[in-house]
Amino acid sequence: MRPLSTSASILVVEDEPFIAQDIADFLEEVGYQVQDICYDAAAAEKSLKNAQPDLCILDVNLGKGPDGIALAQKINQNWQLPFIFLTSYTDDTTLERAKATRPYGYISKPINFDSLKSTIKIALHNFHNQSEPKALTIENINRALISELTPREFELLKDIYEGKTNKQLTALHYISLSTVKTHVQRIYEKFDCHSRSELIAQIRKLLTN
Amino acid sequence: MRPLSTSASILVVEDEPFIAQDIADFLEEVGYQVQDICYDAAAAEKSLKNAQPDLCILDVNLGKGPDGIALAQKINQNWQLPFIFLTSYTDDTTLERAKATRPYGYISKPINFDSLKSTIKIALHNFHNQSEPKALTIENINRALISELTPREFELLKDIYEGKTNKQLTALHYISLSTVKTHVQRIYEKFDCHSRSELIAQIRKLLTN
DNA sequence: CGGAATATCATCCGATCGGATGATTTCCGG
DNA sequence: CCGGAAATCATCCGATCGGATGATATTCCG
Repeated sequence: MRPLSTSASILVVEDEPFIAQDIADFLEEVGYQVQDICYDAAAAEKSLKNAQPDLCILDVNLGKGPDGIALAQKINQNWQLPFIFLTSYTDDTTLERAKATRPYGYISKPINFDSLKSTIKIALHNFHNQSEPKALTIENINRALISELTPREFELLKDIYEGKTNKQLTALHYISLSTVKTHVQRIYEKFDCHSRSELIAQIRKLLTN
Repeated sequence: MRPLSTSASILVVEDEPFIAQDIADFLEEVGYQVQDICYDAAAAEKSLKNAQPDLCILDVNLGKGPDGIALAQKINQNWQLPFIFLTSYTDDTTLERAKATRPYGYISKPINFDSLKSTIKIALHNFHNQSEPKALTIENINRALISELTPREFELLKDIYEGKTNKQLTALHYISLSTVKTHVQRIYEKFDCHSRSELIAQIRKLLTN
């Protein structure tokens, strides 16, 4: 995890050197680090294998070789990075291909640098705040607890999270109501909570934040 | 090719009538339906209450009254619609406020209509393919219920989902325990469930699947 | 071996919840 | 003006939960 104090690093992929330099200059001017400038997809892939930026700016048309959309597909396959497309012409078939890669933005030339700046900022924000819920695993839970759950307690926890009552837990786990209650109490202690619904809300927060 | 009858409908919120008409004309030219044109946030909210478009284009600066970002916050609270910001000036504090609303795009004036078209297309696509959990809105809940929740019931539901007890609800909503229990029972009936945790699990499933 | 951790079961009690029933007030639309 | 929907409050009861305390069995590690 990159420290927050450092500015985001950006990879620029643009086959026209003058435009690439323009973009790079602008990015540094507004406080971003230009990780690398690449003039074709192959070079970009090599650069990405070496080090991953926080965001990529991809020209759709890259002269010979794979285009920016093909590169975007590779990015989605191999890394999880937000990217923004740049393009000079906007035909519908290209756009169809582009949107399948779920880009964070699409800017048509001539470049409006204000739009570019805003789009980058929003892309980085939305990317970092995308809250794909974590899976309910004992690791993900215990990471957040001072006193960790035992495996058995976690088994019960999963069903509690699904809304099961104590009585249902006895049937699902072939144990007596007393045992269920003892486990549930231990769980409450470890979560520092006092009701099922509070527990469930806490778990949800652990998994979604 | 998608028939015109099912093309996406778009709400345009822009205080400058000439620009608003320009945008609307362009949208219709490229095959979108313009649901409505509003010149201020209040009118937009009224229009949204009446019918929800598939996407909103919001000018950030809307003259007097709430600005486009405030309107976006309302949209996030009450509906789940993708929106794109338009703006003439791009200062950092505005951008900070804007990005907190998680917009699907941000376009600076002068408007590059190619960028606008692409951004709309990608926004609609990313929105429909989002696997992210839906927001807990009364619309998202009632869509799944045979007998719909009343506004008041939904208010209580939100807190129940956060793990609150009946007693806590009395304090949070300034009503007696009896009233809380009556509402809660109605909610249980409508969800066809019999405990808080079951209710919470059901809500979660509604929002995440 | 022996202790620590874990899992199991039991009893007791007060708090809270779930459910049924009934009542009043307010507000809105036909 | 009237009827229905919504919101409010009340009482009663059994079921379940939350919590405390204590006990036994098993397993695993030092």
